Amino acid sequence: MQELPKSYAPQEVEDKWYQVWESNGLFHADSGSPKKPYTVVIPPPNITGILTMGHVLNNTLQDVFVRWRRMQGYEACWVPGTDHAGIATQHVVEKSLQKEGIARRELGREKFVERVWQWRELYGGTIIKQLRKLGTSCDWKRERFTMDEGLSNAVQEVFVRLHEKGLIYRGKYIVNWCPKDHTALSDDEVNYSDSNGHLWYIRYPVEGSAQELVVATTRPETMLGDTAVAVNPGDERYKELVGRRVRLPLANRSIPIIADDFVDAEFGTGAVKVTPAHDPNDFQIGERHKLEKPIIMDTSGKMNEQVPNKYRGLDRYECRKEVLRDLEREQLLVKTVDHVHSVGHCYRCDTVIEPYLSDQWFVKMKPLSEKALAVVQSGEVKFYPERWTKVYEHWMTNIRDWCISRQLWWGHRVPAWYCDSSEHPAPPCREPVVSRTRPVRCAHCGGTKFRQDEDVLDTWFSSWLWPFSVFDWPKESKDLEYFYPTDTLVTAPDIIFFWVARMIMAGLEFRGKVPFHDVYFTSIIRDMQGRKMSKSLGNSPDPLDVIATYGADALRFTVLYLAPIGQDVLYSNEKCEMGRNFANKIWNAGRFLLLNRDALEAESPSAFPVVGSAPSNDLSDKWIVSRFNATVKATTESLEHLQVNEAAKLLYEFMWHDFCDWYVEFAKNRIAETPDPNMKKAIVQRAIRIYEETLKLLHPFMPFVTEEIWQHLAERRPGESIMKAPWPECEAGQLNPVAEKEMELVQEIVSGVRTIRSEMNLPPAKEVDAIVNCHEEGKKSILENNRNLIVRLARVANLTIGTGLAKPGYSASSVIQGQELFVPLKGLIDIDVERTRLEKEISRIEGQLRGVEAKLSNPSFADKAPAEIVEKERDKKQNFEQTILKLRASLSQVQG
RNA sequence: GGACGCUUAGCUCAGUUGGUUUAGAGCGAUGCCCUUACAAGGCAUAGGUCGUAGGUUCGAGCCCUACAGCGUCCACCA
Repeated sequence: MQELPKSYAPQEVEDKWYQVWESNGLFHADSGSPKKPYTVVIPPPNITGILTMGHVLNNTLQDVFVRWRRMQGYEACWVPGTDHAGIATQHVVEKSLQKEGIARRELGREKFVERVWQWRELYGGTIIKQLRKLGTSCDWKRERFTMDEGLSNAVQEVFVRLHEKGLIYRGKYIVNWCPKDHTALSDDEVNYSDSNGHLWYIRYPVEGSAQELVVATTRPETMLGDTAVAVNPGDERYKELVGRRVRLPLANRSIPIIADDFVDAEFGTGAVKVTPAHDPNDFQIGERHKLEKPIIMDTSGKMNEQVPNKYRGLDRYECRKEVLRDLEREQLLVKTVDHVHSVGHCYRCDTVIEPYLSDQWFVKMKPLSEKALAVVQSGEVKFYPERWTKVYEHWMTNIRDWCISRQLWWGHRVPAWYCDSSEHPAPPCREPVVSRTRPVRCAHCGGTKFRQDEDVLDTWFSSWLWPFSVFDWPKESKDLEYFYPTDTLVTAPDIIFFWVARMIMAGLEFRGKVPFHDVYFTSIIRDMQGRKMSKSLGNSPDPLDVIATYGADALRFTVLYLAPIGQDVLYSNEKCEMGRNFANKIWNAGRFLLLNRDALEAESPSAFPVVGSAPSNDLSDKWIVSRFNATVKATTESLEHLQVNEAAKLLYEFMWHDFCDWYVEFAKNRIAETPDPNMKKAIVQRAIRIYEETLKLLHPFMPFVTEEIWQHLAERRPGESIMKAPWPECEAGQLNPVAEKEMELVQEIVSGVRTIRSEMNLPPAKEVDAIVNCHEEGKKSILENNRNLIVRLARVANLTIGTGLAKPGYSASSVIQGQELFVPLKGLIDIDVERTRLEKEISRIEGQLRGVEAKLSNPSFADKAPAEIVEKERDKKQNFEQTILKLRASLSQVQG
């Protein structure tokens, strides 16, 4: 066998294995399988997206779950795909067209949408390609896109069904309007931020008197759309004005003074101008008081024909200036004060949103939300971490109707048609006809000309169907039956309302079953200063660079190790050194074992023995088998509780510190000590067995390096992969607390000698003698049985183990588990150093002794604490006392 | 204004239902080693009154209360 390189080179193996996996169909799941399914649907990334650290964490977690379950024997299916991302994509394509000097509106709808599809062909798969670099084991044959024919059918079907049930309606509502993107935004798509504005106090003269009413506003231009002034009904100042009218300045209209509870008498002047078409609260007031709702701006935020001539065509901010100038001229502006208030911005383009009255499509949410709330409260759908359930509950109980129409061109077009027969402009024909297909004949007028609704649907209106639409719903397919409901959803907590809640509602409404059982909310990855990663800050590392530098496994392992459920993670590329070093450690352990096996193979012709899962009689074997089984148990349990970082830590600890630091070192010694080549082979073979099993445990975390070495460990059939190796199971019978305890003593003695050597400044190569004076027969025989291990690992020339042994002169000493360790160092010992060392040790243990004594002398401790605990404390006390005695004795005869 | 979270070693963080003597890890620091798997490594050492103040308990990093600092989400802002 050819020798492995000295260090692991991920670049040379990653692409190779990914291709093998994919071309052998190892990612593919089949609904005809007799196995139990395990299903995950990817949160579909936007086609405009590129891979970020957030995706890395999210998708690596999914891959861990999927690879683990696959190894456990499930028919594991991970459905990948992308989201058409309405506004985001339209923006990107619009921008690229701008570079060619083409405007979207000039191009026209049909041509533009064509161009978007072309763009998607070229660039829409970027993030999918990048995901492969990470090693994700997605079932690529099932890749879906939210605008695929099948998924579009699902969207249309859902729209029609909800409309038939009366859950979709068309209404005039105040929506968040982006004057730049020309679209309505859902409440969640608006970002509010504080901004420094002003509060302007404006005089409104009361009709038929010299009185005036002063109102305060942050948006004076909207006064042109005022249809009332409102005061609090309990406000004494204005009591007799209610019911009278004011003259609206500039517009020169007469509007009423009304009383409404919404008004806060404390704020401003206690009198509010009411602009029902341009403020959500004013809209509510307008509804209550049956006010006119004149719209005074066009869709670009420019003043329209509803305002006096001189303002028409002005942008809302230019108009504000004009209005203020005019008010000032007419001496109607009382004062201007600075005022900080929060202003909504478009989440795409950051333009200040305009509350705008318009015709939109809505989904009634209340009927859908009740069941969806119940399944989370009952635990049928579990959130990790659990605290998000509260956030969910709050939102679901205060849910508002969902505005689903968007004034875009890229997306699923609303399946509603309007009769467009010009000869029959009768009112009933204005009502939209919602239908799966274009209507043929108008039921009212018999006309045959129809015009489809111009709007498209919110992107989330396709995403909320994702867990079943990817399995061809509304067709009742075998796949749908087998793979739905899915099992684990891994997503970010900031889309809990956008997506998670709505998927639960859709799953229950259209499938009668929850869409998934566990929801894992990922951490947010931040930079080392705790800032969110963003393009504008330039603090988001490119995962592909990281993979090129450190390797995909290193990146995966590091991110998993750093991210407990639901905590933010401060990340920098350098942290990947940890993962890289670990991959290299795994690599080199394998390299060592293979070098030894090859050497033994060359040395003697006999075959290697077959070893089972049981250990030999050797303590180190019993110990590592016990530790291995404990690790299998703990790792599996951690994964079952979705504690991936805990699992990663357990494996890191076992592989590095138990297996490499101790077991391999023991094995070296045992190989050297054993003359019989067959025994040597058995030792190596046992080590390889444990190593191979550990590789399986590591595979979901670090798929590439584990596959590469696994392939070297034995002759594999073509297409055979560690991916399909069975997940190790804990053999409870191999857990061996006695062996672990015994090994602990051996390890502590070895460390004891090393500590003395180090503190006495002796180079590791310098051999020393050691004497262990035992006070317990059991411990003596353990040490006797393992003297070779101690001799080798502690680099001891002559090891004496016995009872009643005297401390030689000029020796360093320590007490380990009640046994005395002496290291004679005549001519090498620094008496002062040794004395200080012992004194320090004594005072440390004296401190502990005092703690235990304080506990025991407390009468209520003995009374109330369980007997078992009290007994433990007594033992501790005794051990401390004896250790101190022994150390004192050593101290008094440092020089002999 | 409402809800939730965080505060543990120089840095980044574990610590899963309160009870092993000494509160752990990684990075960093210090000392000795290129000991034929790995210097991306080995061995050892130093470093913490667990945010502050109370309380519950025989016993608190963990439970309760208040406070401080940081952060997230929601609502409102004429």
